[in-house]
Amino acid sequence: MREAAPGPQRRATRADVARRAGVSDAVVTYTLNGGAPVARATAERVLQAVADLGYQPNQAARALKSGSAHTLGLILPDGPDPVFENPFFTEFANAVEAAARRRGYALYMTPTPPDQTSVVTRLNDFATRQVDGVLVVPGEGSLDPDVLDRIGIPWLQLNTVHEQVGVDSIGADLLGGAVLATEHLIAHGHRQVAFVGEIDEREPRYRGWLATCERLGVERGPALPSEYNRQSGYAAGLEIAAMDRPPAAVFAASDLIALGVLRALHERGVSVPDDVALVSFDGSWEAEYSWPALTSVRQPIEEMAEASVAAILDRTAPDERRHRMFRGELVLRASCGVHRPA
Amino acid sequence: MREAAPGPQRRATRADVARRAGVSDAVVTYTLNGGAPVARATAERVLQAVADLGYQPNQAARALKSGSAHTLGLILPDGPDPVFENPFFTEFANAVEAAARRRGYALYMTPTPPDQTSVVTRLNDFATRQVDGVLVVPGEGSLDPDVLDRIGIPWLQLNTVHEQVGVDSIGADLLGGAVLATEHLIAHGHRQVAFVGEIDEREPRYRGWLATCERLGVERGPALPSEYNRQSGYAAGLEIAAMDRPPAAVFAASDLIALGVLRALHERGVSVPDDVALVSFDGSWEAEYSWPALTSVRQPIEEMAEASVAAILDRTAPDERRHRMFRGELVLRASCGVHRPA
DNA sequence: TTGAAAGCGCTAACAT
DNA sequence: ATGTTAGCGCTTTCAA
Repeated sequence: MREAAPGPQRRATRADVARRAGVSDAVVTYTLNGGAPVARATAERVLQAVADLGYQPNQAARALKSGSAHTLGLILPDGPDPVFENPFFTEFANAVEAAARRRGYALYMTPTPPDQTSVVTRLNDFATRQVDGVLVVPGEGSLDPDVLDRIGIPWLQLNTVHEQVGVDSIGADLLGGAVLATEHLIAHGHRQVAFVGEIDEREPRYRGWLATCERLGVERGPALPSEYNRQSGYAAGLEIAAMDRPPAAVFAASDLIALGVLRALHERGVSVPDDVALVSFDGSWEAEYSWPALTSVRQPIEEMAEASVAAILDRTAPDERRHRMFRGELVLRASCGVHRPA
Repeated sequence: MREAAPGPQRRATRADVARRAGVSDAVVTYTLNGGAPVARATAERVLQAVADLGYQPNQAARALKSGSAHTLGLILPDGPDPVFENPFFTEFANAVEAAARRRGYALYMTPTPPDQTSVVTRLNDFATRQVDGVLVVPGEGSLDPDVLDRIGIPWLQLNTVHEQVGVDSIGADLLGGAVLATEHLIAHGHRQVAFVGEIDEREPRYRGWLATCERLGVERGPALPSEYNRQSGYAAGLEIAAMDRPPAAVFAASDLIALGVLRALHERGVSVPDDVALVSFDGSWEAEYSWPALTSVRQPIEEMAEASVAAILDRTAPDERRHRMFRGELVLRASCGVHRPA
């Protein structure tokens, strides 16, 4: 319990402002939110009263009445690996928060087990709080769009690998990025490029690597399976180091994987980029201060975050929902080897 | 549960539940929130109705009425360096969110310029949203507790370096940690230990290093100034590498600084730990996958996060406000050199 | 251009 | 043990 003793406890309400300005509360709303014309002189009195009282609208009341809390939700996959351990997600979350705030929206950011039930539960909780829209970063499992739609709260999928019809989603051009990375390695003169990541015909980064090797007539190095984390990349790196004839070039499907690979190679005395040239994907902060710094396909995070917020706030009709794809760019650093101009 | 209701547009309200259970809304509140005894049979009918309707209380209404949104706020310093670039903050934020959720609270997490005005503005915004309490991670500037108190929303300071009377705060035992780190370096046999970090008589990490060198009669190596980021640590590392007689042991005041130092030493061909042994502070995720992995004083992040949430939720009287200090532990990895038993 | 008034969904004091 | 009711602070018809 807090006593009203010390500071100016009770916050001014609309009624206080109205009284001080000598108008009704409706007029206060009109001058503050628009919705009806207000005489210039009246508006000035109201604004003055607002300033005098330091009035700030109670958002809870506003949310109750209008159904909007001026808040967005961000659901991140809470798996065995803490999401925030991944600098890519961290950076993305940060950018989303900034984009939301720029538009006057607050953000609930919460790691959630990525299974359908948990996501539905969280979405319902958000609905209960009058959250205006939710950005969902999917984890392993797949979500049934119809079930999520039925909750009645606008949502949009981030970090999308496989687009689906009828689903609003945002994602980087994974395939294009993989092509960029692989081509770059080949431009360095390597005649063989290996891959570390998810090995699946449907995975765009895998496909991009595969297609590029074939297209440019380069030997496809071994494809080593890895989850998107450091530990798994480390294991793959150990395998590479143990090979009789390690591949001279490696494309890793994420920065985290590359960091793990790097660690393993260091431990085994394999030099990057001299023995093995490495290019990764994401272009997150951590990639810049690794040793050597990683050449990586940078996802346009700010741009995607901005687009996410924009898309969720002016949600279109169901039949206009679509996937929005963003092209990444190759950031040249040291891990791919000294860059020699073509 | 593929066959749920065909498009539950309107969410069920308390009135709907009451009607279905054949009671008044008050009884629904009583059985859900307690506050009055309810006959067993009645309660069961209510619960059944709740289940049937999939009723979930509207949190906005609840917030308006009760003044509590069941939400906490977390203010992180938004400086020239993005906060989330610092894995320590990232990890802390993550732990706080988890701790809050465990108690049924949601979290607003928002980077804010750390000056007084910006923080006050943000605190006011939180107040209008009926946020129950705010955790503030201070940046460079100092905040006037009285001004913040006057806003009327409970707050608590995290990541505290200098405790203040009358302020609820949480922080690691920085001095103790520095002692641990320095002692460890000395135990490795080094007769000189350098410091990289904030050079200020009031900074506990600096003081801990200083005091330990003196106490153990070891030569105090050069103290190099650095802000808490990678770039600044990198600059310091370059200086170290350029010295005629580089110090054989270095204590870096944060992981980020150490990562920068590491990068610079790598570039200059100075080996860690062979030429320079390095111990840092924080023990964040990134420190584990650097090369070499960093020996670091790990802050008990989960414990501190848990304590923060607990402290803010059962806020005590002003005269009981206090600082809560948490002891870190030294995590041995590779950067300090091969560990040889005493 | 402005005001009166009816709620939004929930809580809790008071009455029964 | 249960019901009635008066708001919380705001938005929004509908009237004036």
